[in-house]
Amino acid sequence: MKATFGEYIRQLRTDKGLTLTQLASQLDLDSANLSKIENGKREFDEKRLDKLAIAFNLNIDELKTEYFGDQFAKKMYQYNCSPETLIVAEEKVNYLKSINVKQAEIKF
Amino acid sequence: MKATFGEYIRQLRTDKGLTLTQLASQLDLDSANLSKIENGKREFDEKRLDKLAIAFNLNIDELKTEYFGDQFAKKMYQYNCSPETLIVAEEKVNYLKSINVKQAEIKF
DNA sequence: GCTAAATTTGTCATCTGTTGACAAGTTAAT
DNA sequence: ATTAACTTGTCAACAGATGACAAATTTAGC
Repeated sequence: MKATFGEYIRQLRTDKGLTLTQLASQLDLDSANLSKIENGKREFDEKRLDKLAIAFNLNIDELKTEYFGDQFAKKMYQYNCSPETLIVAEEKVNYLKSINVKQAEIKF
Repeated sequence: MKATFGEYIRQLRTDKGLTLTQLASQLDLDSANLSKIENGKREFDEKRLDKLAIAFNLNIDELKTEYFGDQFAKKMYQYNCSPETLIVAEEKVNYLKSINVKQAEIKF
């Protein structure tokens, strides 16, 4: 749980003894692009998360955690964000949820 | 510190008694688009964070915290991510920093 | 209620970054 | 040396975001 998402995919793939071409076809990708993804030169599209989960029989929620955790970390690193950012994020998720609950309640 | 970023801007703007048009011009925006931003229908471009900081004499780091915290929260809400995501993000930022330190060390 | 200012909404051409695809290059194993 | 695996470069095509402007709606003062 410390690697980047690309390194994580590579780990999964090599552990299973798959080539780039083999995994790429399961993900509807060309192997050149999968290579770039594993090396952090392209993004893994979130629309392919479910295919990845199937390919390695992973829990989709854990995979999302890994994926979005990676995304957030990259941004924070890139923009030199303070650790406080994550606390604010947590508060704001809760705020969004509370807003939504309120709206749902109003609907009836 | 619980509102969305759009609501936050609106708060700042109305507290200072500015109209959309007045603030928009300071941010190089048209007032219609600023309205959409405040109402969460468009994104605030991170390239304008410094102008926003100047307009309201805000600390840029706190503003980034607010901004990126909001971004992360939206994503998490949208994709129904577990709270664990933020813990993973924190670990991964540290990982990225440690990698970079290593690279920096190697450079000499 | 009328008017004017402020705000919101709709639309669309354009800009911008991302993606897929393929070619060409490199590396590794035998 | 040959082959398979992987990496890198390039670029047209695509998709989503943005700026701009018009039109509609809301708000506040009178």
